[in-house]
Amino acid sequence: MPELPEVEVVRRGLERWVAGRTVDDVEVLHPRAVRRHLAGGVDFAARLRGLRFGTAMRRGKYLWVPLDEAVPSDDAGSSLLGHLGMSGQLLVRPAGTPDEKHLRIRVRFDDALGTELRFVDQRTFGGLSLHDNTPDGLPDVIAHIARDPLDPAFDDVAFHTALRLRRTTVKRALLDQSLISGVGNIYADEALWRSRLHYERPTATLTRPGTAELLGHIRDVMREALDQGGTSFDSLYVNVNGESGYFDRSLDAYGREDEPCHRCGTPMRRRPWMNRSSYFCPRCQRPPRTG
DNA sequence: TATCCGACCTGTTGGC
DNA sequence: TGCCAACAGGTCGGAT
Repeated sequence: MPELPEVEVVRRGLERWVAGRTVDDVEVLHPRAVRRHLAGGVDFAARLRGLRFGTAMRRGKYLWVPLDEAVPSDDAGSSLLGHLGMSGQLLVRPAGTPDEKHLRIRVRFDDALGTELRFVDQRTFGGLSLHDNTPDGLPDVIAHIARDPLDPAFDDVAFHTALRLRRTTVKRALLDQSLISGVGNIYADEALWRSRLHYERPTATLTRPGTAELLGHIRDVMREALDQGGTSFDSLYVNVNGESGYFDRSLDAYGREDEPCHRCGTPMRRRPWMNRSSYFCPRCQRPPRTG
């Protein structure tokens, strides 16, 4: 499941293997893969032809590649924006390699490197689209996405203040991409377990040291996953394994229902939560008092 | 305005 | 064996 560390591995792959290359041709094989490009697949392909890829950027789980126009203009330019959703992969493959079963978009380049960029996505929650940039160089449709905790400009104090003002619970807040980006269900559960916080803890009750500790654990778990995701990278494979990350072996909470807590040995529990699951230790992560 | 929650999508798994 | 329901979960937009 691509979360921030996996997306960062993909970004590094794009930076290395497609930056500076010019698009020759684009095939859109599934309309849902370009649904966020409101003008449709034909327009998407036509607009991309002839543009040169810049250096891939990332915020949270969004990736984008700034596009160099043939005729430079005064505005902030445009970008190819991508989101991997739950099962998306961006692959750099030798042209002629048999198509993947769930190949959705193919981008050919006008050089002699012999490779093409493929967007493969089983569940089609992800997609690619073209957007104008804000003056900050961000695709306009993701201007509302908060910085992620690995961004040097992430403001810990402002995050704590925002949490205190919210009338919600801590896991909901962690998954709210306008507060903090890049955290998904897996790393939220991991960071909460490390922080000994129950997922339904009201954000208004978090202390400043408590928020600092939580942020520290989020960063630790992401960096550890990034270190392991990075090891799988090779020249033609620009993604991680979407089905079972290498970080699986290191998980303390996610997916460990009925298994002993790595801290106290109490069987871990799973609770349905927001159409998904929350995993926690009933002893280390006490539910908040109600009433 | 802030918050909540269902829909979207498809392959896998488990129960009957 | 075959069928069906449940499950996985990031994001959006409608509902409250």
